[in-house]
Order: sequence, then structure tokens, then C-alpha cells
Amino acid sequence: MKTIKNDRLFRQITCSQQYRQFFSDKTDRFAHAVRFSPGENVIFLGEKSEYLYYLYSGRCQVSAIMENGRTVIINTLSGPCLIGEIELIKNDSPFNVDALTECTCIAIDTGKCRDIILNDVSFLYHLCSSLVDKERKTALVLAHHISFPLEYRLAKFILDNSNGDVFRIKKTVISESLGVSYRHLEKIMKKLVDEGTLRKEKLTYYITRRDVLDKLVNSLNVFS
Amino acid sequence: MKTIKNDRLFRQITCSQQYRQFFSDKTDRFAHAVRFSPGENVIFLGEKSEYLYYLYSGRCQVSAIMENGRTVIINTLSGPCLIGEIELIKNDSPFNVDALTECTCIAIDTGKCRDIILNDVSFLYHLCSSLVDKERKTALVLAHHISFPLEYRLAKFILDNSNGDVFRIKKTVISESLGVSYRHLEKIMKKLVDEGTLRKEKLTYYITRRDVLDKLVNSLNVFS
DNA sequence: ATAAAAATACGTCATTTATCCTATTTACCT
DNA sequence: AGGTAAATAGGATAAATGACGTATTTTTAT
Repeated sequence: MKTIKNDRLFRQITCSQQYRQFFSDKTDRFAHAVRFSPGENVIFLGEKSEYLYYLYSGRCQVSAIMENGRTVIINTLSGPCLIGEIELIKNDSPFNVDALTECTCIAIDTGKCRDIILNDVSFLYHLCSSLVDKERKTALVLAHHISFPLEYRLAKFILDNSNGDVFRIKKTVISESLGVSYRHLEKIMKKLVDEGTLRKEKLTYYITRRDVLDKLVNSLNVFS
Repeated sequence: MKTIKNDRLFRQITCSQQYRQFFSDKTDRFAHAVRFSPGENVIFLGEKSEYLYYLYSGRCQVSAIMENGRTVIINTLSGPCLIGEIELIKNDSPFNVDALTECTCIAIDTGKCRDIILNDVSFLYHLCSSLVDKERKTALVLAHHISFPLEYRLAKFILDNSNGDVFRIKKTVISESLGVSYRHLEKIMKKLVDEGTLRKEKLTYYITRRDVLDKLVNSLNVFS
């Protein structure tokens, strides 16, 4: 974690409506801008965090380490959102949070302003709202995991993580994110290529039949 | 849903410390006691709920219906806890909530006191806390689902749902709760019996080797 | 710029985990 | 006692894993 001494960036972020939904100006003097590098640990499993983070830009990964040594990726967070709110409420958390890309955050020193924010109706309301969003997302991932084979979940991952028609993510990352073995992922990727849904060139995949992926992803919707 | 006209019960519940963590006496005039029968729907998928419920006693099931028609049980709730808080914050929810046993609740008419409770710091704080608990539970179920075969999760289910050494839950319920097919569940139950961990007598199972189950369950713990 | 080293990709095969389907038997209820 | 729900059983199939070996790509060092 590196402190960013760029007052303009700090003001730009803290003046945004998104940020002000959560934090009033009472907390400004306990806040400063920080940056995490890809791979850097933001919240360490089992430990209390000194800071509550407002993730402005970048992506993070929430994971748990099981007794069998396996790392399970629970969720992927994209800015803007909060990080460390579980630790704020509960003092510790069974999850790790790691930066995937470079992450720009506002770090709020909760050691010094815990009472202020935990008595702020607006903050608490928006915290509830963001917690509900996280819970719904996790629950849907669980539902998908139970109900659908990898091909469906992979289709969603590809659409969510492609730039235009270009898809290039390391397969080790994909398999961890989707909670399946590397081997099995490769098998299904190959199936998509064989069926003409994707085209492969060296390590890069190109979406050639977006409609096929769309159809798979649509199956994931909940009934309503 | 049946209204309970028992003032003593109402007072008994609303005077408890657990209840008062969430609700101040300002909301008392919008609250009344209700009862749900086993199997009855509490929150209907996709619809806004008129009430926020404080589940005092009984057990409920949270489920989602997927596009492929499959019902996935996301969570099981035991009193005391809140039900309908997602709908309170978000206006609708992709989940169904159904009573498993007879459930006694306090129903709070949020149509009439939404503003009061959503401006109550104490309510919001405890709501956050309960949302964090739910999120953690769901995330752990997801982690278990990804990392461990049925045998491990079943061991936990058996220990969680047995009375002493007696375990007697309908296999249809178990398989739905654990998100696996009936057929596969049966196979693994048979395996536990064959290995001498359980003993079967007609429709009732008895735990004969608790240590074996304990060992399986211990594998499920997260590293910390 | 090139060669060596490391990481990633990928095919094959054996095995485990889980599903689907259908038929039959057993328990439960009133 | 008869109807319904639950439990049992088996065969075929699919989904996912694991191990092993090899090829390709990327990174690092020279």
C-alpha cells in the first residue's frame, strides 16, 4: 500500500456523488488516497483491518483458504465499492482480499473515526445496500455453481471479461475464479473452439459466435 | 400467515433484548405477531414485501428458482433473525422464503414505518451486522461446495441436524438442501453405512462413529 | 539478440463425483 | 385397506478431477 500525495486526485474522488453517498465531510480528515499494486494484499485473512477502503478504480479478489489448502475465490470486486466493511462490523474476517489490477482507494482510518461513521444514518443505509448487493451476488454464484455445468458459467466469465471480441485471461486465473480444475477448464475451452464459438490464436481467444455465449448466459437468469 | 391475537406473546417477544437490538418502541404500533405454517410462503420471489419480519422461533428456507426449473436452497434461517430485509432495502428480491417448521414472527408494517426504521442508527447497525453474518454464511457454503465432495458436506449436515445419535430427515430434503441429486445422496449415505459410520434401521439413521464425521467436518474449516 | 529457464498450454487416459431415468418396493396416512 | 408419498435399486451417461508427458509461449539472463 502506497500513500498517494496527490491532492487533486483525492478531491476528485471524495467530491464524487458515489463517494458522498457513503461518507460525509466529517470523515474527510481521517481519509487519504492510497494505491495497491496487482497481487498486493488488501485485507489479510483473520486480521482486523485498520482501514475501511473505498475502492475507486481497479479490481480485487475475495478469497478463502480452506483446510485442504485449496484457495476459493468468493467474489470479484470492481470499483466503486467498499472493502473492509465486514471487518469494520465484525472485527475480523475469514477472507483475504487481494488486488488484481492496480487499485486506487480512499483509506478511512476507522481506528480514529469508527464512532462517527457508525452513527451516520446515511453511511449505514448505503452500507446495508452494498451488503445486500454482495449477498445477492454471492447467492447467485452459489446457485449457478449448484445448477449449471462449467460451460454456462464460463460463457458468463468470457462475456464479462472480454474487450470487444478479444478474450485473453490466464487459464490458471480463470479456473481459480470459476472454482474448477485447470484441466477441466481447458477441456471446455477446447469444446467452445471446436464448436466454433471461439477462435484461438496463440494465447488469445476471439469471440466468433457471441449469440451462442449469450444463449448460455441467459440460462443463468433466475426465474421471476 | 395468521395473525396471533395473544398480547402476552407479543409483549414477551418485543421485550426481549434480541428484539430490542433491532427495533425501538417507536415501531411497536406498526408491529404484530404472526404465525406461518410449515411449507407456507413468507417472501414471494420477485415481489415486494409489505412486511419486515423478525423470526422469533422456527426455521425458514431461502431459495431461488433458476431458468432451468431447478430450485436451489441458498440458506436456512433459524430464529431469532430478520426476514425481508433485502426487500426493505431493494424493493424486490430474487429469492423465495418458505417456512420449514411452524414459525412465530413479529411482522413490522414497513409500508407505514419505513422512514422511521431507516433513520434509526441502532436498527441500521444491527441490520448491517446481520447482513454480514448472512453473507459470510453464504460465502462459506459456496467455498465448501467448490472445494469438497458431498461426503464432507453431508457429514456436517448430519451433525447439524441430528438429535443425539438419531438422524432422521427425509432424503429429498437433504438432497435439495445440499444441492445434489437424490441418487447421489443415496449413494453416499449407503457408503457411510457400509463403512460403519452410520447404522440404518428402517428410515432412521444412527451415528455409530461420531469421530469419523467430526474428522470430515473439521476439513471444512477455513484456514485462519 | 539469443539461448536457457520458467510458466503456461494441451493431449490422453484412468478415476471420481454426480446426474438422469425408470422401475419397484416400502412406509405412512386416514 | 387402499392411496400417496417416500425410499430403494440399477444402468447409462455426464461432469469434473488427477496424473503424466510433451509442446509451446513467455520471461529472464547472458
